[in-house]
Amino acid sequence: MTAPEQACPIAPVVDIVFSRWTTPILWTLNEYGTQRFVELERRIGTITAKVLTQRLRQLERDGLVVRTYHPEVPPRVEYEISELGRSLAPLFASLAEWSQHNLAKVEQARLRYDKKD
Amino acid sequence: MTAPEQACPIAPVVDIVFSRWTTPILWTLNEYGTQRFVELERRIGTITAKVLTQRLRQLERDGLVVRTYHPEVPPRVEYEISELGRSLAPLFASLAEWSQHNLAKVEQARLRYDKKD
DNA sequence: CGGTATCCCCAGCGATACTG
DNA sequence: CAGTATCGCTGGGGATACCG
Repeated sequence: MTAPEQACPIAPVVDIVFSRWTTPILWTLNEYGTQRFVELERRIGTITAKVLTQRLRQLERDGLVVRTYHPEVPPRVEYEISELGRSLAPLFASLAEWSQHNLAKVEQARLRYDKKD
Repeated sequence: MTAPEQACPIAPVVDIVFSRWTTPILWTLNEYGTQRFVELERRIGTITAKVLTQRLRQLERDGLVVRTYHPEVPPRVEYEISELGRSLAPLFASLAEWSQHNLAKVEQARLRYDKKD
């Protein structure tokens, strides 16, 4: 990372919360509750096991996700969103709302931009 | 892009608003108002001209930034945040607030995670 | 099941040089 | 000033195979 952290107070949090795949993971955990590895894998759909593992580890390290290992046979691992992770929910809701109101405008802007020139 | 758009309603907006360098650019334009290319370049600090151009074009296309070309000698180009771009301000403010309250917790979680094991 | 290990590939960025 | 053009590289992600 070459750090866009220069003139932007929210750069660190963007790195933590909005890096690749983290939003789908957090959203899914927040929406459907505690889930096993394969459930997450299936719900998110296009993610590979390797990358899902990497992102889950990162989220666990950052305290946004709690991983619980049950030493059974076969082994069972459960992931749930933490209190800290849940504190992002209103923010995600705001984003969803902005999306609902303004995504069409972005689409229109793109059409306008692509038409001319 | 392989699209994390599967199970996450906010994935599209994340792509538009939180892709690399877009937050520093939008933040700077929102904070310091209309600026020329070099001003942005200097304020953001570590970004290269090529990448700054790419991101500005993208933001212009998405309707978040307005580019005005003044055909003078030497040429003058001014960038300002659009109405649509400005509508993100409260969201950015919420992020800044979350940051202020919880970034330390993330840091602590990391220390805990790195200590054990 | 819930991963890790390995190889490979290419989009994206940096560096440099050039232009209207 | 405000870019574009070209080159070179690197690291993050995909595919595949394997393991406790």
